[in-house]
Amino acid sequence: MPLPSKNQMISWILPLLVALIALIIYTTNSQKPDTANGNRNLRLGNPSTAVHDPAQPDNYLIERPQYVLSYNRDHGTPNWVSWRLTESDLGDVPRSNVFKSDTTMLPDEWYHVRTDDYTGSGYDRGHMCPSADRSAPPEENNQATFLLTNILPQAPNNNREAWEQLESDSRSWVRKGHVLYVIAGGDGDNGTIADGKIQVPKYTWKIIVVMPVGESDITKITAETPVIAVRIPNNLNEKFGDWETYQVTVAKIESITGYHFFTNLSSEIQQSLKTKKDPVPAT
DNA sequence: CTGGACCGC
DNA sequence: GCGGTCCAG
Repeated sequence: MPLPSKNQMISWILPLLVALIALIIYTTNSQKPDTANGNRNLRLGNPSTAVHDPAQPDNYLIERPQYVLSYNRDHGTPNWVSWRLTESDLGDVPRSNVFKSDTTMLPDEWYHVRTDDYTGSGYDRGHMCPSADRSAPPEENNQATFLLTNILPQAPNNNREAWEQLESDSRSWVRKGHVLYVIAGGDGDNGTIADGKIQVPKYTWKIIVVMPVGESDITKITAETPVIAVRIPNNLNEKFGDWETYQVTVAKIESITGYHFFTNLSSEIQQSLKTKKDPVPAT
C-alpha cells in the first residue's frame, strides 16, 4: 500500500481541523450568548440586569433572535420579555399553536414547565411576545413564541380582551411604519397552578416605545417620543374595559417591580419617558 | 391535528 | 364575515 501523498494528507486533515475549530467556537458561544445590548430585542436596556447564569435562577437571561427574557425558575414564568417589533416581523406564517417546554436554554436539572401544567387551570397560556408579532418566515420565528418560557398564566378575559386589543393596535401602528420597543411581564401574587410549579401574577404590564415613522435607532428617541404603558388586573372573572383604561406611567411599573427601564437612554430622556402618559397613537 | 368557542372590529 | 385569542378531544 503506497504512502498517502501530501495532497491526500491535506484533504483529510484540513477538514478535520476546520470541524474541530468550528466545534470549539460553537460550544464557547453557546455558553456565552451574545451580549445583551447586541440583541436587537434588548436595545433599551436589561431592566433587572439578568444574566445567563444558573447561580441566578430567578433572574436568568435567555436570548433568542425573536425576543429576550428574564426567566424565573421558581415562578415557572418570565419576569419580563423584551422585543422589537417592525413591519418586517409581520408575515403570513400560520400560527404554530404548539406550546413546548423550553429544552434548549434552561439547565437540565431545572423543572421544565409543560403545556399540560396549564391544562384545566382556568388560565390561558398567555404569550408575552405574541405569536402574531413573529409571523414572518422562517417558521422558527413563530414557533419560538410558543416556548413556555415566553408564557405566563393569564386570565382569559385579560388575555383575549384588553391585552389582545393592545397587541392588535400595536401591530396597526407598526403597519403605519412605526418601530416599537416592547417589554412585558407580570407582577404580584395570585396564587399558583400546577401544584405550585407556576406562579400566577396579579397583574400583567406592558411598556411600548413608539418610534418615529421609519426610525429604529434608539438615539432618535427624545423626551417627546410616545410611550404607552399599561398594567391590567389578572383576575378570573374580572370585568375588563378598553386597554386605555389601564394606562399607567412607567415610573409606576418601576416602583412595583423594582426594575429599571430605558437604562441605555440619557437620564433626562428616561425621566421624561417614565413620568408621562401619552395619548394613544392613531391606528 | 381537528373542530369549536369566544371576542372585537 | 375576519382575524386574533384560546380550549378540549
